[in-house]
Amino acid sequence: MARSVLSALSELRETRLEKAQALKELGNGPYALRFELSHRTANLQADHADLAKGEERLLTVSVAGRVMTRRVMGKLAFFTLADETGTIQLYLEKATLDAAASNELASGTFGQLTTLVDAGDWIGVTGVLRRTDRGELSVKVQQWQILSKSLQPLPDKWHGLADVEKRYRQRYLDLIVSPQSRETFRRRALMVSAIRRWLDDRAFLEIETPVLQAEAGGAEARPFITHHNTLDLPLYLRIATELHLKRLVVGGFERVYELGRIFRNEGMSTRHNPEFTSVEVYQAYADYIDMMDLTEQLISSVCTQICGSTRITYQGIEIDLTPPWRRASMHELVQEATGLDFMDFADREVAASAMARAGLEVPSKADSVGRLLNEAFEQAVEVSLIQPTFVLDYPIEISPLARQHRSKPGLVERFELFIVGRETANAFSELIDPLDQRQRLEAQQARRQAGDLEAHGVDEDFLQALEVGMPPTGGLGIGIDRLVMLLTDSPSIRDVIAFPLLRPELKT
RNA sequence: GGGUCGCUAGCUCAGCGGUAGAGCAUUCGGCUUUUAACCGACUGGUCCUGCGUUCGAAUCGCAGGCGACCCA
Repeated sequence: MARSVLSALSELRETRLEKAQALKELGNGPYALRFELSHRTANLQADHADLAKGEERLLTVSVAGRVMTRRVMGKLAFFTLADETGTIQLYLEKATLDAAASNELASGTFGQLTTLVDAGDWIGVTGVLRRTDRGELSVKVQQWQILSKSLQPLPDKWHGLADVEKRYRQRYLDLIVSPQSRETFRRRALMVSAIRRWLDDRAFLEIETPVLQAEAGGAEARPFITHHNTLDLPLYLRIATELHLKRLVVGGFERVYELGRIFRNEGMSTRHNPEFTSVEVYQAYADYIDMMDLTEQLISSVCTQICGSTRITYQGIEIDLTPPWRRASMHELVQEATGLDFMDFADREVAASAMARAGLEVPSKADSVGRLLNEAFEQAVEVSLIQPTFVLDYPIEISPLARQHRSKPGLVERFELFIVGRETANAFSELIDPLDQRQRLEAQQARRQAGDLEAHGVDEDFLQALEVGMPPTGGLGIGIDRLVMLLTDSPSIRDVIAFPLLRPELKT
């Protein structure tokens, strides 16, 4: 192939392939099996902060990582080596390396290092510690070996990856050059672990329930459809874990939870990804008041573990997650914001004209007072709930799995938790009366047949489980991604999902 | 689904109707205290795609693609 028709990228790749071949011919590369390391860079930086400028410490260390930057000047070179914990400078002297290379088969010469090792390559080095005259803690390298050769260039070392699309499509590049992105996913992992530990410590058992289901229930959402070949059966990806976790409560597990992936075939936005992570928790003998207490304790505990405090900043706004959080009914909040008292409205038409007079939109699909109340809430209240707020007592029409309120007709014992105007958790005193549950699901089924694609269907096996007998139970679901956004100060859900769904790129 | 903005070298960007540019990275040369190393030389392009307007289009128009944000 003529050199002139090579693109810059393939030319660079060709060059690196030649270097890889050269390293291979030297007998130790370019893809090593393993490397015995003695330290990680963050530990070295912390443990030797006292080493003075120009001083050496005769401690032999072996570290490994990715070469991030190279500064070569004749017979001396400085590389920056990055491992998962941080970075350390390599102090590379020609005389030292060449002397070691003549004695040790495994080590390369200075010339090989500077001509064959590029930014992006993984190397392992052994040497002693030295703080340079300019004050940078360094490994004065005696031996080095290639661990893995990179054939692709790293993103700009100063500007990093500014192209948002590329950050999502090639997350590995984003992670290499963006410490903030690494920190977000580190925190996410710690949060998931902290949530599991908190629940495990309180005797909740995590039991896995099916992702593939013949009937997708437990939430109002459209499911993804797939197909099982052997059974020749259409199957749905779960839209919630609710109905199976409740079956486990029926089976006698008094405290169960599942933290896992949920799939909803819906639009995408900064707050929605088609697959996301939730944790659902069920506690026998408890009601929604108990679940409010549990939610406060769980989230504030995780926040303290991750952020060191229950007072945090999200996108420049101070958020105080110190319990207790405000608890107010949906009716109260709507009245506060609009002056409308939905308790006064005898039927839909009265409510609709009152809403219209108050300047609110009246969608025709909201066909009852309760649905209009929910509309008014979404239009006038939701975005203003910045500090954590439990919104209590939802209309029965939009809550087919929640128990009827102990004292307020037409409402259920349900709350949603709002933080920064976003729904972050949802909980009920669970509906355990099988006859009531059947009526509610049949009403949903009727809506579905009338064309509401998000309405529930009737899950006969679930109803049969309730007939066997379920104890009074409090249930809770928390959206993990939104909680991670909050505790990592991330504006978009795509910032907290390592590989968010994107439309595939057209390959030409 | 609607609106706004973006897409130019591997990366970050400029150019906005008249020969396609810079910095970094790459390649070559120099350099034993650099850390966005420096100095010198070079290389590198489907200007997202297509159609149109024009003597001439990266630039203007239309359609499409992908993405971001806002709204529903």
